[in-house]
Amino acid sequence: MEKKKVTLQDIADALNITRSAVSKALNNHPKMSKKTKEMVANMAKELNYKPNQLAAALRKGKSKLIGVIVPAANITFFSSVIRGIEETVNRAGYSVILTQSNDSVEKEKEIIDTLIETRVDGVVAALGLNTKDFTHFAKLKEESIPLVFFDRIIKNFDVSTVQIDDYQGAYDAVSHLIESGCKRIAHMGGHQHLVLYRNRFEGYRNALIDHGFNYDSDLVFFSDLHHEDGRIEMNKLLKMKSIPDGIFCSSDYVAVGSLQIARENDFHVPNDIKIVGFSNEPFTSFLDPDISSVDQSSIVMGHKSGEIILKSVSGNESSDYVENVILKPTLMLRKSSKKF
Amino acid sequence: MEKKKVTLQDIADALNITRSAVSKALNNHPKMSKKTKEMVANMAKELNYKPNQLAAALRKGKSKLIGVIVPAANITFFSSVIRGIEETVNRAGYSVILTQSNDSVEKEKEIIDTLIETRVDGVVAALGLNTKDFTHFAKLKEESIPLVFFDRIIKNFDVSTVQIDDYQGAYDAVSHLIESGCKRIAHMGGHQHLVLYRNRFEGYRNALIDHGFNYDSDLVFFSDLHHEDGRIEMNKLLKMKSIPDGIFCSSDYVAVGSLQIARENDFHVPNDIKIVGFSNEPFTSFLDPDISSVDQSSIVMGHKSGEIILKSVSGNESSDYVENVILKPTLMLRKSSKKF
DNA sequence: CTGAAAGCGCTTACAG
DNA sequence: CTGAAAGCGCTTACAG
Repeated sequence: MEKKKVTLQDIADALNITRSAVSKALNNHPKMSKKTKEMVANMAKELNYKPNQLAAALRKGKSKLIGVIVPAANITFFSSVIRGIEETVNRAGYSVILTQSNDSVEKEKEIIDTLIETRVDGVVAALGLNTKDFTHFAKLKEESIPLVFFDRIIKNFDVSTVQIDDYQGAYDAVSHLIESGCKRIAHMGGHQHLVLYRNRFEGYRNALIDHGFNYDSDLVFFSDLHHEDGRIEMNKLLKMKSIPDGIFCSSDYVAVGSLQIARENDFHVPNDIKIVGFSNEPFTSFLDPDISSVDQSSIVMGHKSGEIILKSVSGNESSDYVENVILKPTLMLRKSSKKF
Repeated sequence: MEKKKVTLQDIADALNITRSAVSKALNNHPKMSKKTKEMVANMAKELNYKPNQLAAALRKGKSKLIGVIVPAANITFFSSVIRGIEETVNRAGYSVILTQSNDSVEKEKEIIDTLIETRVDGVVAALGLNTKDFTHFAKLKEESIPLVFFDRIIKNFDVSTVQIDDYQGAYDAVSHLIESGCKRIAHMGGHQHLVLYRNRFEGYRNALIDHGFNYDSDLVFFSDLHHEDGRIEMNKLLKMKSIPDGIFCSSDYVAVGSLQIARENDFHVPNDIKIVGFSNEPFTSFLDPDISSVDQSSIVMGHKSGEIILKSVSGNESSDYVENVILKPTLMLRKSSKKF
């Protein structure tokens, strides 16, 4: 059962040539004759040869491995980006090593050490919620390992990034609420040290101001953006003297939380209160009313991140190649924000 | 910028000992003095040494890599299992290589070749929808690479498996519908060559029979279980002379599809028709009415799969260690199946 | 308790 | 067009 692994040497022996010749033939080296290449290819097949990529990686200094770091693999947005990254780099012969930080800075540090030790050729990462500095990411730079950040990005760090235009997405969402007749629009936002949430907040505020409304900080909440946060914040809004007639949420989870509380208190969505979420999670279209949401084309974000990391590791570009991509968001209109 | 990588030799040189001594010290070899170990550890830290796992893997014949194969990483169920697997194997010092088959047998074959070439120590896989034979998985056996199947399982293949008791989950769900007053219960099931869907179907049928109902094949549909399939099948059900008053769905996606069509045709759920889904996707609790569903504890499934693959690769167990785990499903009761 | 030597399976200048 | 030789960075019997 436990067979000896077939190596280059075995093919060489069977063909009475050297293993360097076999290696070159298999790698389609230009200076090898067609005949030898065919001969070698056939014998490799016959012996069921599987090249040991570990050995090749060690020798070449290229592992064909891309490390991916996300806070949690089972959040729809991240799993979609992961899907996109894997699809793209796989097509170029790279494999993905998937890791999860659980939003812990400590875990992020450990992961980065492990990825360095595994000698990944590049890293694609979304920062954890609590990651406020990035000295641990600087290690990758020291080791000349290219890095791409997506979604959660910190400013002033010279690195490739892929994000959507959060400001524009928020601005469009709030403008839409205003056009649908809302006069008093609340915002359920995320923590402001993360650029994307700050941008969404600013899109919200500037849309209000540009349309002649006052910005009222009493209508603004910042949280972890969990489903439960939406319920808590909506309860606060419904207790106000002057209840808002529109809510722009930086997450679909708080959007559904606020929808539920509205319903439980006999407020009609969209007639009494209109709601727009962010991320266009699949479930937003399953709800009744279905929830308008800003699509952030997560799979495209994965593809783009994959493309950039491939460029960075390919050697065609210099090792400190940097590209910053901002994708356009799309507002998906559904019943929850319908004008009556 | 592009610094030379620090190797064992560099530490050895700095300390005037051999690199074998350094290797042993770092690996906590019993026959090394404490003093040397400390000395080496300090110097390793000082020089910022990162062991090259590729080299160690090549030498030891163990890569500390686990391959994971899923049809798509961005399906909630799979991403949760992935999360569980990664958590478990990571704790034991293993990394996960994530791959996606897109339900294509061809792609599965390619992936298996790649995983073998990357010399993963073990593989955890969910079969693609169209995978009806497993000769390509037999390759792993030939290479003595342990394998664990989860969720989608084919019978009569001597391999470790982790699944939930689909029969029981379906039986419980249908019994509950009967107890809630349903007299005519339909089934939206999955393709029957996959054991899990056959088991759910049989749980459905036997629950009917055990409660004194007739099994009526007109009320049973098999499909890919997409959201759209639920809509299509519900439309058929609503056109019947005698419309069912209960539906047991083998997926939450078809459950939500049927809920929507019911609503669009002014049928009340649960008063006119009761619905139970399968998988307990998070969105089932967001809907109105929220949908009862059979929870298949996907993260636990990931943990269990991770534990088994760890046992199989650890060397404590023989390389053909096989364990078959069946997890208990839990019926989550919500409004969609409430007795009035 | 420590060192010298061989080798894991590849690739790649270099020489012919 | 092909071969001989060295080396990627580790670990591990073996010897002392």
